[in-house]
Amino acid sequence: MSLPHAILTALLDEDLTGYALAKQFDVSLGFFWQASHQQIYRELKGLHSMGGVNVLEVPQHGKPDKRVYSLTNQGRQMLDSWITQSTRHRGAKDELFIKLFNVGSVPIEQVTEAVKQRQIEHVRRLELYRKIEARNYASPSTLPDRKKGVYLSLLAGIRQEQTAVTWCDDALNLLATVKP
Amino acid sequence: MSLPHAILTALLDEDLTGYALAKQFDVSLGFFWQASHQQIYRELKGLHSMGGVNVLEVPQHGKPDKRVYSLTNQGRQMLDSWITQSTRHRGAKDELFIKLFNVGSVPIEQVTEAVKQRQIEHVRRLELYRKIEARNYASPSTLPDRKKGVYLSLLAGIRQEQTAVTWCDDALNLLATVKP
DNA sequence: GTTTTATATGCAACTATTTGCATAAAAATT
DNA sequence: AATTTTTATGCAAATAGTTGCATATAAAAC
Repeated sequence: MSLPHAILTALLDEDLTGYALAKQFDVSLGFFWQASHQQIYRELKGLHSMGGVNVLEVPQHGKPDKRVYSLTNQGRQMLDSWITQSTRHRGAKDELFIKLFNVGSVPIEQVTEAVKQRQIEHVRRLELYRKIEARNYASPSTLPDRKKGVYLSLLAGIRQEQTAVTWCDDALNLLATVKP
Repeated sequence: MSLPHAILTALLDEDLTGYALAKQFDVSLGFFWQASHQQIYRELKGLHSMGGVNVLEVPQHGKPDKRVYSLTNQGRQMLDSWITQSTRHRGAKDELFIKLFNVGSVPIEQVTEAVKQRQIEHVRRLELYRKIEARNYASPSTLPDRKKGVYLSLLAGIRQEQTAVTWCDDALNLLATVKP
């Protein structure tokens, strides 16, 4: 039940088309809640029929008409009341740990390889997050209120990735002691 | 596509009923991949028709017959070939961060409350993990190969929770500076 | 000049997951 | 004695998410 609210949240700052929303979801908000463009188009339709968003149809030459969505007062209220509802924490689902539970029963190289691959991902994301931090949040003490939440999300991302990278190192060290 | 493999993994060490599997998933493996009993019963049926598991029907007086599942050689092979496949990392979906993106547009107390609640969860899980660590993994240097992967998973859990608890502290401090 | 990337939308089918319900009895608790 | 928890299984419906396809053009890269 969060995707509609994620979309409404993205519309807080600016009006967007479905396409632009999908782009947004690939960065920023999407670090914590990703969605495909198909999902987004579907939800936008739903939100529109529920009065949470307005549509402005912008005809274009050749290309399909652009549909620019904006937040309504009702949409704002939907966000407000959603925020007060309890946050449910869907436990992380992570295949890698299932694979780790197989250590001792399957060839160890494959598991090691999976951890190495994972570490590369974490390093990459960490670098990206740090770049965003350096560019937009160089002095967190002087942040306007409106940006504090976004900054905290980024901070969470940075620390999670840092923790994961370090863990991968330790995991690789211990896995190196497993006899094949 | 991981639930069947999570089930096969759980059956590596012992034969289990669907009910017992669901229990297992509430601890240990379930820290990283949880599933409802409905899902498990359905998958077990699928795995059986695919030859990955055997069933032993144990009649019981009164209660429904117990169906004890065990891993077949084919099931073992399914695990083996799955391990070599690339691990896909479905990015964490976390409502809390969407809520944080709303800071500045919604009442701040609600967001603070959500972070506090989250911190309690993390503290609780951290305590649980540490208890398991103290009980089963007191001396990680002398661990048999078979247990190293499980230990590493636990270690990942501990560090993730520790990171999260610290982040919650920092987040609450910064959120306290947001004007209502 | 051709290919790729970006813009822009969307349906249909499939897979996965959650929620609500239903049954049934033993064991433990109040 | 009555209630709750644990054991044990499962269907049906709803919600959520993924994958594959389809269309159409402009701009940039090769």
